[in-house]
Amino acid sequence: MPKVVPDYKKQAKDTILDSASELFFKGGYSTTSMDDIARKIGVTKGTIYIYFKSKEDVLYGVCNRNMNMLQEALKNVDPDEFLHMGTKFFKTEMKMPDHIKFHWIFAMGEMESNPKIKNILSKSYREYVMVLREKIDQLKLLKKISENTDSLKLARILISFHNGVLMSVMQGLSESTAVDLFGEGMASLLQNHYRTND
Amino acid sequence: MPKVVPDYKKQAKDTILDSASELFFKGGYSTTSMDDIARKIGVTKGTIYIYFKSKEDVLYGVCNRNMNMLQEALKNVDPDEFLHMGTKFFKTEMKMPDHIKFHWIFAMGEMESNPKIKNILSKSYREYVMVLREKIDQLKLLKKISENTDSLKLARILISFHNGVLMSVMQGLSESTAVDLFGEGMASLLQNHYRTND
Amino acid sequence: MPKVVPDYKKQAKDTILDSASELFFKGGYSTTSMDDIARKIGVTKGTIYIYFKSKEDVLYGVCNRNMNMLQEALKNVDPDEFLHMGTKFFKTEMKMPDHIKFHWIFAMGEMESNPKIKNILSKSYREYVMVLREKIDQLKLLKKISENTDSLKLARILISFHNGVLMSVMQGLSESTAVDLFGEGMASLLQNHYRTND
Amino acid sequence: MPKVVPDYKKQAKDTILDSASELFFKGGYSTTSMDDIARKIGVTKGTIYIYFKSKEDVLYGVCNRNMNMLQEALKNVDPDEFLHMGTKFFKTEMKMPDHIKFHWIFAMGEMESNPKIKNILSKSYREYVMVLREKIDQLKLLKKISENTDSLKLARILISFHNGVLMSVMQGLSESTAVDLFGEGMASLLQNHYRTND
DNA sequence: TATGAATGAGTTTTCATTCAT
DNA sequence: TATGAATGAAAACTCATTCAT
Repeated sequence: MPKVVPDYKKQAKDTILDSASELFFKGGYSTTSMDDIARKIGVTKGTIYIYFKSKEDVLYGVCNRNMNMLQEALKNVDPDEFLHMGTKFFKTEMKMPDHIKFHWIFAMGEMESNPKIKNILSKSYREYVMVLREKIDQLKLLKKISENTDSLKLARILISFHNGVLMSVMQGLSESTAVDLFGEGMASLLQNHYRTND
Repeated sequence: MPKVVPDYKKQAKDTILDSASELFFKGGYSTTSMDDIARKIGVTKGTIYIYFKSKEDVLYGVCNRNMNMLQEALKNVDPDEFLHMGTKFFKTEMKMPDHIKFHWIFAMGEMESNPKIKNILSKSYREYVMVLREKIDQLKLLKKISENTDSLKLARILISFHNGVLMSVMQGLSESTAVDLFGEGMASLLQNHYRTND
Repeated sequence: MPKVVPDYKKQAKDTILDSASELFFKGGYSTTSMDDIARKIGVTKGTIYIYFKSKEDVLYGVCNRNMNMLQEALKNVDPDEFLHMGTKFFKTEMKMPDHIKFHWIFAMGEMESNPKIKNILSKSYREYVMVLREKIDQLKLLKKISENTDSLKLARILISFHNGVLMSVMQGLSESTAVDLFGEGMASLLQNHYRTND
Repeated sequence: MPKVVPDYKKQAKDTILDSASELFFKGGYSTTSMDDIARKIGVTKGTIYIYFKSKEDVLYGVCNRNMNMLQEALKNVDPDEFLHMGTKFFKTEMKMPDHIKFHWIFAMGEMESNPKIKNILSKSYREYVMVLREKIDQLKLLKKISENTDSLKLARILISFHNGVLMSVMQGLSESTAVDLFGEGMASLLQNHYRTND
């Protein structure tokens, strides 16, 4: 790691989080040691303690960052193309590295034992719902979704389905089958909400 | 633990699995110690090693047993009432103890690092899909579901949605909202498959 | 183990010592568990405690018995044939099971840490020397060994050489080479003590 | 342990091996705990695991090092003085600390249960024989030992006797008696091989 | 006499964390 | 800023021993 980079500290932190994120996902939080995280990026344990005050702190960093990444990805979906989310968004998502794509699910294993993680996940879930809800509201304005639609409820339903399909993939469902499944499910869940152009 | 019980060994194992299941869920697998599991049922560590040859062995036992319990619960749903699953089955499920109800989700945290767990979960997932598919096929015979329905695909979609809603609950969604959500989602997902009695 | 045998107790003890002797030699004293010893003879741990009050007690039993067996074997050597011991006695000894033949050497590993074992071995060594010394004295009377021979010293020398060859076998020397070696060494060590028939 | 020593790591390892060597000899391998080894040199258990990856690894280190020390000692004997080895070499050897001098014998207790140890000892034995054989061959060239002597066989015989005497010492023979014994035995074993200067 | 369930003390091993350099 | 030696607390696992049956 070069030492004279502006924002060096932030970059260093990110390098560590990258390493940790991947290892936490592959090996689990408890099973991954500080040594592992350090070795993967060619530094020693001690170095990590310069940037994070504990292993748990690294975990929080990883969760927060990954949750934000997923949220950003959702935010960037063109609202106009939203109804085709089934084919496009999900496909793109499936290309992300496992440790980002499935991070959500993985982190749940730590939730019950760690209230702070529970908070991060809950907060993130609520935000995620809100982002999607806004998309739906935009579509209402664009007259593509019926005005009667309860956008909060629909957002929650879609997210549940989305996450459920991801779980199925983790449990062995092939990615192509998942894409197919997702498309059909989304269509069903949305059909009553499309606005018939009259 | 009384010693003059027929099938004593089986009962002892079950007692241990009960303890472990709850603790694994609450504290995570790695964080839970054999000491914890033992203390909870008033024995010492050594005793557990009489019935299980390692901590991992306990984990496999827990996973297998809980997966089977969930499967049995699904099998026992009256196919005739299946279409109301939304209201009935899910409500009942929500009454189960968290460490059974959410076990599925919890265990995923161990999946990536433990191939044996991955196998248990994958196998269990496939079986679960099959059980649901058979229910759907029965409904076809009863002329309640259209003959054109792809029962395998539908089973997968429903299970994904179901698990996704459970995830949302874990992430802080209230149980009552979840029940509401689940009902509406199921209705949408099934609506194209109902057979119109003509 | 049948229960109505006269001298049952002694036989039971012997069965246990047989098992222990073999396992101690093969796996070492510490590494062998009471369970191992019991399982080998088809009983359970608890049973051994009826006949021996501790694991150490079993060890003492094993050492004493094996030392006596070796001593008896030496006693039974025909003094007249003693000078050919090289060819006959050693060959016979090589046919004994390893855990008897090498017991002497094995037990040394426990000596330094266990004074009682040290006593057993030291006592046994002294007795062994005495048995051999008597043989030599008999040969003196038979005029086959010179009167000037220091029988105690010669006994010690011969035993040292004998044990040293056994060690070499343990260290990988083939048994046939060992027999050859032993024959030649004995001849050299005895040559000055033969009485020239004049 | 000062930290600014060149070759610090090697020295640290050696310190640990010293401690372990002595304790393994005195208390046996299995009975000696990592705690014991660490406490003796004023560090904690964990430290040892920085330098050795397991307890067995420490054992291999101890065996290898001690075997080499004994071999070096033999190598350094002046071949010209070899015939007086009885008085000189053995006396010097007797001054070495027990855990070096008797290491050979002690390690045999672990041999049967640990193939790696068996390899170390067997290899070491063969090398030891070779070192001695070369000494004998040198003496042949110096015309001090007869050309007819089978140097390999003689080497094996001498080593057997030597080790046997050490065993006797372990079994309680006094060191002075042992020195006397050794001298006389060596003389007998060598007498037919001296070259009469004619 | 024999069993086998239970214990608890002890052992190896791992690792987050600290700190002097 | 980075290192790596050292720690100490905790964890998995083993086993001699006891004891009720």
